[in-house]
Amino acid sequence: MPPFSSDPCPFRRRRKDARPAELLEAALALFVEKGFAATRSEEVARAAGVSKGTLYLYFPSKEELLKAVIQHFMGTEIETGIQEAAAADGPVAEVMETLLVNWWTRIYEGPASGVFKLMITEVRNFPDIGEFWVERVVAPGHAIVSGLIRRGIDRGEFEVDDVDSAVHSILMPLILECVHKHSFMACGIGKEIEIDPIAFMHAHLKLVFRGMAARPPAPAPAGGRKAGQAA
Amino acid sequence: MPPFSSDPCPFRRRRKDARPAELLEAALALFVEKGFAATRSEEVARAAGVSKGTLYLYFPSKEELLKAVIQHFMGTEIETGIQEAAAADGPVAEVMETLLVNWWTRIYEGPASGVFKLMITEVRNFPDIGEFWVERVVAPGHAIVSGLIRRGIDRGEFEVDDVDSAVHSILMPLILECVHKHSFMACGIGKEIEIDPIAFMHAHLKLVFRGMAARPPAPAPAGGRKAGQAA
Amino acid sequence: MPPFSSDPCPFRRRRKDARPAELLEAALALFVEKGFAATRSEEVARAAGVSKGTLYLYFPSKEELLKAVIQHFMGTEIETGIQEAAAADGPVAEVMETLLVNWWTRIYEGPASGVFKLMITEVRNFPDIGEFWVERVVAPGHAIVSGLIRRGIDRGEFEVDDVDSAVHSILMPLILECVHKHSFMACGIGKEIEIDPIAFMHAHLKLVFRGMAARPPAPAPAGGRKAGQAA
Amino acid sequence: MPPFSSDPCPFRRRRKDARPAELLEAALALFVEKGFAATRSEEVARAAGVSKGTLYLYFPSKEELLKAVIQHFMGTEIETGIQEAAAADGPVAEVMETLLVNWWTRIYEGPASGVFKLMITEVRNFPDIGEFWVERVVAPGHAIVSGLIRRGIDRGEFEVDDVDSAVHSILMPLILECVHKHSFMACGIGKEIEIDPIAFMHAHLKLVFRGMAARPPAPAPAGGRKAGQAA
DNA sequence: TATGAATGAGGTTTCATTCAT
DNA sequence: TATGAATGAAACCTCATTCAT
Repeated sequence: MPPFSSDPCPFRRRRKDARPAELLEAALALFVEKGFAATRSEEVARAAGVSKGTLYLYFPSKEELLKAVIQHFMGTEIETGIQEAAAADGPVAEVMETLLVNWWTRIYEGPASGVFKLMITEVRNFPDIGEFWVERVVAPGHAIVSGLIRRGIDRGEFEVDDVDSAVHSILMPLILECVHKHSFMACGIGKEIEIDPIAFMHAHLKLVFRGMAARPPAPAPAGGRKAGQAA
Repeated sequence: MPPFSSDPCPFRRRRKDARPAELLEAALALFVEKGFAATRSEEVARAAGVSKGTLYLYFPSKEELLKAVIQHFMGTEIETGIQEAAAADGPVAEVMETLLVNWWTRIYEGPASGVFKLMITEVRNFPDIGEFWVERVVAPGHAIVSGLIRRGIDRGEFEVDDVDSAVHSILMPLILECVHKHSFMACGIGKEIEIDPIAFMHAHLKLVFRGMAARPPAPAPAGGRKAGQAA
Repeated sequence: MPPFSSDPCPFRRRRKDARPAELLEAALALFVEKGFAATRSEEVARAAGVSKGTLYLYFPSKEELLKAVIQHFMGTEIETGIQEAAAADGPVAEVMETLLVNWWTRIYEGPASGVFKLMITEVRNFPDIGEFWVERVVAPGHAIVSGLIRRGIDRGEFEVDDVDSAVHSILMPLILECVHKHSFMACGIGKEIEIDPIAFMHAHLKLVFRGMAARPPAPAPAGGRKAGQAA
Repeated sequence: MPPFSSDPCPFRRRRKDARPAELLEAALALFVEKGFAATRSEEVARAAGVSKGTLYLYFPSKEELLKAVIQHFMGTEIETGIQEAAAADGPVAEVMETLLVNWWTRIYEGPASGVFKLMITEVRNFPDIGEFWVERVVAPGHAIVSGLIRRGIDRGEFEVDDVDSAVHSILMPLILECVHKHSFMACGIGKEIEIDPIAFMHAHLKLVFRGMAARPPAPAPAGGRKAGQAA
């Protein structure tokens, strides 16, 4: 019992506290890069600057590490999205544009983008992490966007046949951009047809909003049928 | 060399000829389901109804099997798409609608849909198969659609700011549907927000074509309503 | 029962009769080159111009093939040596020189040289083939040479302390030359210190015979001690 | 990196340091006994008292283990021979006798004797280890002996037609004795004609030295007896 | 008699996990 | 708390042998 041993080694203490997060980051990066099965647990440990054994002090198995990774990097961005969506006001298309651009730029640039790929590659091997993901990320995200679309319809700004389909039309390219970032783009393949993800996001939203936009009330062309769109 | 036997064993010969395709099908299914690294080569063999050793009579290693799978299931659907696109005539939106619905339904329902997932999960481990994929599938597919869009612009049917972005807006949801089929949908997760892929395809194309449709020449800006939407 | 079917196919019949010998030759060459364990039975078959299955029509297993190889290539040269040794007459050193040069040249150049290496590499894995070898090759060979040395001693031509050691001094370099031919020399290693095997055989025998030669009866140099050699 | 532990685990450290040598010894014994291809890597591990996996902590593959074995057990005895040869003085036959007996007894009794057999059995499969062996063992050994013979010639003690051949006559039986120790002798075959290796070494050297010894200047060709032997 | 497709035991190698220090 | 040597189950792959043709 030495008098000053209440915090025997502040340096190591700080390391210790940071360890789980460091390991989770390293694990995310490697699982996204190589896939869960092809990543050796020692690689994760080394990437986090610790030894094999230390990993097992924090996570009881490689599979539990995967689940911890998913949970750790999952919900954060979605929640901020929900709050922003609720807080915003004004013309819905503008609100959505602002919201989606901010929100998705953060997602695309942060670790969450990797989780999209990880979920796709690993759900069938670990279905329970999928349940969690849908409940905590996919469903809320879908709800935010469909809520906004419905608000636009109510306000007469949008004309949309099938709101759920429209949500998919809006979000799926954004999701696939995230996946793309961690697959083809990460190994420099397909540069010929690659486009800047942020520029694409703007162009995509513009196109989709134009597709959802309410038409002017058909100024007066005799027969009352609206001019509609082609297909 | 027995002197008089041009076809020494027709039965075995027929099995031998069929084996590679059987193995490739089994391999595709398992690689898509579990990922390359998590699939044991004996599983592939058993799924094809042969023993471990037989697999190695036809493919020198598990990695070569993967490459053969990609090559085998890759380009076929794209080529039919190209021909149909060239042959079709009429209003571009209708042509595209017909083409994409037929083409993508075949892709979605056939083995090619799995290859999309497989490519995403494995490119970073086997970059050379990615090169091939982009060159033989992604680039031609992109070219078909951008060609049609440009034809629509030339004919005055479409107004599109950025053709390449529009191609992505059109195709990415279709691709992600394929991936989805083999990830979440395959393990019955996320049913709440799942939508019928064919119905979605129609709704998606309708929305996007509406977003690309040329506007009537603005009959006369009488009333102060703003015609378009913000972004 | 067609009238002329007693020998239905003279060509194949001839092939069939030659098969075992062809297989044994191919097997010897490969076993000597790579060792028994490292030689695949299909390699033997292919080298003999037949298929894997055919090998098993003539030899029930790879191990039996090895035993057959030993037996086939073993004793022949020894027997001719014995006959020549018995038939020869004249000064023993001359007889031995002639005998050994002829005999060993045939052995060195023929397949028997390989069997020396094969025995060395495989006895410990297949001791029973060793018994056979010693009884049929080593012991008779030793007996021929020791018989000749003893004849030389009896005739006053040789002075030899230990006949068995002298046999080893004579034969071991010849044996090792055979082994060398199939190890280092076969892969072109050690050319710097390599010597022509036939030239070496002559030089070696000359040196050894000089070492065994009877000394003249010490002409008369006062004190009866003979000048002798050092060691 | 724990801050204050320069030698974190002395016990394990000591085992780790000893492991490679233990594994190399076990590997040499087994490779010499059964041949490289017929030895299972697990056998090597078990013989060294560790598990299969541990072997691969120290050597990346079975083939690398073989190379390490060769390098580890190769050159040591040769170097002591060189030094002793340089240091010795006196009548060359005596010097050589002493040197060769001491030197070769150590070689015969030590692990180097096994390496002779190993080289013979494996050069053709791994030619690069042969280069090393010739350069580091065969050539220096040859040089020691030929140097001594030349010294004997210079001093008028020896008369030798072909020095290189004489080196072979001297060394080849010694080498073959080493090989013999690990082939026939090790499985108790051929006892009838087996001789004590040390006794043989003495007898062999005596015979060869007698064959190389300078003749007295032919005191006076008085009596008609012919002095030498034919060949 | 000859073939070569097929098998599966067995070999080499990897890697998640444990545990003594 | 941290290490890394050690383990052994399990993966990939080979090859002796069989057998339908």
